[in-house]
Amino acid sequence: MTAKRPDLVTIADVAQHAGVAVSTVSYVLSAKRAISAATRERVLASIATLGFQPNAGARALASRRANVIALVLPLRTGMHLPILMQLMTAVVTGARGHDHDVLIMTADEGPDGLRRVADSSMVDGVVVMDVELSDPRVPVLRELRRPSVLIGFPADPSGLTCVDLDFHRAGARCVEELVALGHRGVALLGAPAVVYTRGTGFAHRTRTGFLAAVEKAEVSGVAWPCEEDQVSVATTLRDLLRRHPNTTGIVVHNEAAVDHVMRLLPSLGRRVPRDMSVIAICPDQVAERTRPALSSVSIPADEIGKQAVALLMAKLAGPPPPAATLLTPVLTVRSSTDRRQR
Amino acid sequence: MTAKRPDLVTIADVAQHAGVAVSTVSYVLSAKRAISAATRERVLASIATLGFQPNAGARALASRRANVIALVLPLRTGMHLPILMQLMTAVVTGARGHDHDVLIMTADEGPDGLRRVADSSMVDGVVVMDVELSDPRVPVLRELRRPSVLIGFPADPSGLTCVDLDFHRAGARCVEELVALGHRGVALLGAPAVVYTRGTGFAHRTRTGFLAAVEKAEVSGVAWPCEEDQVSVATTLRDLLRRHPNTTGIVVHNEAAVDHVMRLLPSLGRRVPRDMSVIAICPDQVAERTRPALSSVSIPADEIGKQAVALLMAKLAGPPPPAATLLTPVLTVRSSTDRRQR
DNA sequence: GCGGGTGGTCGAAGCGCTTCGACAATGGTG
DNA sequence: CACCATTGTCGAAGCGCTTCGACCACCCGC
Repeated sequence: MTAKRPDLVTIADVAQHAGVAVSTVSYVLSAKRAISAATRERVLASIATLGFQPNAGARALASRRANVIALVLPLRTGMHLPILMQLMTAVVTGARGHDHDVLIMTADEGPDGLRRVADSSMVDGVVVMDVELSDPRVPVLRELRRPSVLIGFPADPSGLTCVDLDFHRAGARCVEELVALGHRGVALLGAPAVVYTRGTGFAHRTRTGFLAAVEKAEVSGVAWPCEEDQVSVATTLRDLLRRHPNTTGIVVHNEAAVDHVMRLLPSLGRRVPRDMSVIAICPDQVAERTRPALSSVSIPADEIGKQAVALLMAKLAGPPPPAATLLTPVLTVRSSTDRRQR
Repeated sequence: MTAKRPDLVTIADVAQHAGVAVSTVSYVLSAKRAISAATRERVLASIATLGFQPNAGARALASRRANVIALVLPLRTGMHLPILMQLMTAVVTGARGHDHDVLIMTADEGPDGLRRVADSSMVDGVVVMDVELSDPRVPVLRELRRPSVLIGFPADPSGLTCVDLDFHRAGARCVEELVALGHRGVALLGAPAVVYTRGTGFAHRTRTGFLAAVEKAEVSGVAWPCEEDQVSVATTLRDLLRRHPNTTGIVVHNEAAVDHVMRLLPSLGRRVPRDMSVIAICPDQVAERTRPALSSVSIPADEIGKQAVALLMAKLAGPPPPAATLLTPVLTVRSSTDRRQR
C-alpha cells in the first residue's frame, strides 16, 4: 500500500506534518547540525509517509552542488565495446555510491558541450573516457571551473588527474614473462595502424613498454600493428612468421584479433602453447573463453571506473589527490604459455 | 582571447551589462514574449562577452523543467553491445536536438531509482531500453508522475508508449522472402535459450512472426534457439541439418552467432547461397562484413532511439502520442540468398 | 482626436531548498 | 548560584531563474 501521491511533496509539507521547522527537516537530511533522536525519528517518519523526495533543482540552487557528474564517451569507437560498457557501469555504480548521478555526453558535443554543462552548474565534475594523446577536450578541461578526471593519459597530463592501467608496465611485464620462460624471439601484435596514427595513449604505451623490455632483456622483438578482421590477421601473422621465424612468443594487445590469432596459429604450424606462447592484454572474460585459455594481463575496467569516480569525489571534497593513478598490471597465467621448447 | 572568467555569471550581470531588466534577458532567451530587435542584439552581445550560461538548477526550479531525461540501461547484457551503443548514442543525440541532456541509470538501480529521479524532478521523462516481457519497472512507469517511453514491448503495454522494430513482421518478412525464392523448408536460429525463458519480447515476437508466416505459406519450418559460442553453434547447426535435411533457407536472429553460421555452413556441405540461403536480422554493419554479404532485415537502432526521444518530447509537450510505434522492417537483399536449386 | 489595441519592457513574487545567526533550554563549572 | 558552553531548534535570507501583471508608448481606425 503505497502512500497517496499528491502532486508534489515539498520539505514544507514534511515540516508541517512533523511539526517542526523547514530547516530542521533539512538538517535531519544533511546531518550538518545535531538533531535530537526523537525529532529525527519523527521527521524521518513523516518523510516516509509523505513519500518526500527533495527537489534536485532547488537543492542544487541552494547548495551549489548538483550531485551529478558528467561522463564523456570516447571520441571514436575504436575502443572495445565490452570494456567501454564495463567502464560506464563502474562509473555509474561508483557515482551512486557517492550519492551522485551521471549525465552522459557523446564526444561529438566536443569542448563546447563540456563548457555548457560545467558552466551551467549542471554537473559538479567530469570524467572523460578514453582520452587521446592530443585531445581537443584536454585544454578545456584545464580551464574548466570544475574538477575532472581523465581515463587514459594525454600527451601532456600536467595539471590533470588521470587514471589508467599502467600499459607501459603491462607491455614490459609480458616480455619479462616470456623471457623468463626462455623465449628469445618475441613479437607484439597491437592495435590497428590507425589507432597509432591518431595517437591513442594506451596503444603507444604498451608498445614502448614492450620495446623497452625487449631491449633490456637483450632478446629480439618486434612490434606490429594489427587490423581486426580475420583476413588481415592471417596476412599479418604469416608475414610476421616469415620475417621473424625465430619468434616463439607473441603478445596480443587487440581484443578483436585475439580470437583469430588463436585460431590461425595452429594452421600456420604453431601449436599453442607448445610451439608458440601467447599472452594477451585484454579483459579476463576474453582470455577465458579461448581454447586454450589465454595467459593475460587483464584490463580492470571496473577498478578503473571506480578509481576515476573516487578521485573525482576527492577533488570535490578538498585538496587535490595524486595527479596520476596507474594501476599495476596483473598477469594471470593460463594455458597459452609454456617454456620454450628446444 | 576568451573573456575573463569571473566566478559565476548570472542573468543579473547580463541585465546590468546590457542595461535592461532581468526579465528582459530571460525573454530574449526563451522568446516567450516579443523583444525588439535592437534590445535582443544588445542582450545577446552581453551574453556572449560575459560568457553567460544559465544556471541549470535555478532554471529547473523556476520553470519546473529540468531539460534532462533519464535513460535506463538494459537489465542484463544479453543485448548485442553495438546495438546498445548505437541506441544510446541516438538517444543522447536526439535529446540534445531537443535541448535536453541525458542521465543514465543502470538497471540495477531498479524501480526505486526510477522513482527517485522522477520524484526529485531531476528528469522530465524516462526512456527505458530493452524492456522485458514481464519487467518489474513497468508498473512503476505507469504510476510515475512523469512521461516515459519504452524501447521494446512488455507483455501488457496498455497505458504505455512503446517503440520498437516490428519483429513479428520481420520474422514473417524473412519467411516470405525465402518462400518467394522457392524455398519450402526453412529454419529460424534465434537467441540463446535463456533469452526466451526470461521473456525478452523481441525474441518471442520474431519467432511467432516466423512461425505464423510458415503456417500461412504452408511450408515446413522450425524455430530453434541458438547459443552464441562457436562450438554450440556448430552442434546446433549439425543437429538442425540432420533432423531437417530439407532445410534450404535459414533465418538467423542472433548477432553473435551469425559469423559462425556463415563460416560453418560450407564445412557442413552447404555453400551459401547455392545450397543454403541465409537471411539475418541484425544491424547493417554486421550483415555487410560477412562473406558473402548477408541479405538482412536491419535493426535500425538510430531510428528507434530517435523515435523514442521524439515520442517522449511529444508527451512532454502535450496530448499523448500513439501508444505503440512499430517500425516497419526493411529487407535488404545482398549475396546470401538465392533461388532454390532443384 | 480619442479609445483601444498591441508591442516592448519592467518589477516583483515566487520555485523548494540550504544555511546562517539567533535563541531557548540545558548541564557542567568555578 | 551565577556564568558560560553546548545542544537543539527556529526564522529568514538568499540561490538564479521564470513568469505574471502592470505599465507606457505608440499606431490605427473612425
